[in-house]
Amino acid sequence: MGIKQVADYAGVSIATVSRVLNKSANVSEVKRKKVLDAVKTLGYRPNDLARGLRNMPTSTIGVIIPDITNPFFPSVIRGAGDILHEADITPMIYNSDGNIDIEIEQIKTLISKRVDGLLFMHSEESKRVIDLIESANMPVVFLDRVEDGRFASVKSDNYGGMKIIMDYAYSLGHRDYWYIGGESKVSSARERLQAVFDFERDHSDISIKYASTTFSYEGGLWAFELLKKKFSIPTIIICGNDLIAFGAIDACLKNKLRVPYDISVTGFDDGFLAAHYNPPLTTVAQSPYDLGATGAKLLLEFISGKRKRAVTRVLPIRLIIRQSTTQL
Amino acid sequence: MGIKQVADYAGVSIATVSRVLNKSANVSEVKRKKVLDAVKTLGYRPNDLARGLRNMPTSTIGVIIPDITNPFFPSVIRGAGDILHEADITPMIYNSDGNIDIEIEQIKTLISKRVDGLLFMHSEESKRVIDLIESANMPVVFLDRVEDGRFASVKSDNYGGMKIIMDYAYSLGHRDYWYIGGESKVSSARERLQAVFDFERDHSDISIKYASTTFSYEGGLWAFELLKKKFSIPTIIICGNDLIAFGAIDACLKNKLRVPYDISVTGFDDGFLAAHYNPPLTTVAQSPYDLGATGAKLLLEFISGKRKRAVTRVLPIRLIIRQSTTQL
DNA sequence: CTGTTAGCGCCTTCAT
DNA sequence: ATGAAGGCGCTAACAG
Repeated sequence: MGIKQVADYAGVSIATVSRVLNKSANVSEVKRKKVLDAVKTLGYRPNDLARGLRNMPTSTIGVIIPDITNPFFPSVIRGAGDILHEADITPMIYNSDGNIDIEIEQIKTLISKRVDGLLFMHSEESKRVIDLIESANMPVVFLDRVEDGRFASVKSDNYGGMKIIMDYAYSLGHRDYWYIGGESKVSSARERLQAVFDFERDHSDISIKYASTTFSYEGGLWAFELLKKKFSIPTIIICGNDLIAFGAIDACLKNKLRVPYDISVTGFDDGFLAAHYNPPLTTVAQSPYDLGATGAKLLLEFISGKRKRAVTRVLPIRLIIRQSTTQL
Repeated sequence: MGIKQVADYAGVSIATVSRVLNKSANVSEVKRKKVLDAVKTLGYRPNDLARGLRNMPTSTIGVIIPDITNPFFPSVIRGAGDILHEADITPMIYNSDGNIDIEIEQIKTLISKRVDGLLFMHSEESKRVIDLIESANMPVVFLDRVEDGRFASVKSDNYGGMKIIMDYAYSLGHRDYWYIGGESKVSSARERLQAVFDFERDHSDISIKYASTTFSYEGGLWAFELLKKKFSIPTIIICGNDLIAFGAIDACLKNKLRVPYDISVTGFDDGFLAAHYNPPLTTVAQSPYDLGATGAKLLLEFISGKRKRAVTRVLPIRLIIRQSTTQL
């Protein structure tokens, strides 16, 4: 059931139907009405696939994230989704689990579906994915994890955020730190880590022990036990994100360490849970919603051709002081 | 750049290319190799849109949920996504915000995109959406909110879950209840409410005051204040889901009521937060992941034609006792 | 085993 | 203002 049937029913040519549907040219009011009537009574819906065939935009974009189940991402998706919705564009969301082979499969699928663009929270730098994207000539904006200057990207001020946390911890009197970061193949993890390194370099009176893990609750649990085997318990644990911090907090509890009386813990993200965890988490707030929305806006500019050159947008963050940290 | 170029480059006909790509017929090993080579060096990707044009499956389905930002849904999406991924099907996810007009818009879009099916967590019963779905002849399975016997659906045992909670509260000695439920246009909310009604009917020694709100943190906050204005504080607040319970707990705190010493609170869902809230929440565990996965499997059966008749699957739940409730 | 050909539904010149 | 016709990339039916 297509434009042909509508044309027959309305007693006009398919070209006329197309014209009224797309308002692409003037059509006499009489025929316009007939067509609209036919559309309604026949319950006709245009076939986007046929449109897309003619090298038109498909009004779809791909979104690749590690895992929708991680509470950081739904807000990113929502932020992007709200902007895309206004532009009548449908996102296709893929979970890569941070696996680059899966990402590549997904990008190939996306190319086959001829999406108009890609919002990409990628797992690691890789020439393979870059080549793939470039060969498909597909507009991309990287989210949260910056690839390099050649591509557009949006990220939070990871470096600045971690610096603020470290300064705050120092001001509380802490000198003995553990740092549990995310996997260093992720650029946001690297930036946060760099801030800690720089802080260590600039302060001769402190000690920091490092561990890196996945950005997950289990990661926090695991890293705590790892560090405990090798080092003495610090006065504060700085974590690469909230999830790790939750894991660290629970690991502390299991080890009979009360947070914050015996030990302080900090996070990074300020998701919904942070304010309600036990204890409420001192952390740094970034806005995943804005991350997604800003990324989507940028992508739309590329798709429409309004923008050609790559840019990097850095979103501000702010310190949120709660009860998981205390003065020493 | 399409199958034609590949054919030219490989020195064969387009039909041969199609055949090797789809393994739809035997092709001599020599030509097969040539084609595969051409595909690789040209970086060719098949155009799914052209495939879909020929009334083939598009390998996409629609998923409509209220709001990805609500922590219950990401797991549903993930469960469905994992199953769909195995079948090489891409979900297109839409947030309806529980607004039926938006849902209808989204279904229309989905029809235009010729998706193979729909996973639908709808906001309310409506003839308009039913007609739309039937006119498009699109396989649907309803998630969590059951439409009626004509359609396939998957849901948790809402009635049984709420009954278990009520029984437990009663066994703790509670006789004075508030019930804060979700909006009754949602069938899962109605089922839970019905369990409470039946419980009230079967116990002459109890008192229950009712309020209904959205399934949200703010809803819990708001409903508490509403009930407080009209009734005295109960010994326990039964909530329609975890989010409402969190709101209720925080409302209690604002009113200088300590949970569970002064008042008990229960939830429904057992999301990640439930175990870590302050205090940890007594609730009923359902598995959103299984909900999504079961729904996706069912939908796949309909799409493949293996199943024709509608079914309703009810997923088991279980009581999780934590520290937000106490013996009276 | 392989090539040719007819559409799938739509938009877009090109005539009229 | 309108209609006829070509072609987007692909699959399947038909012919060899």
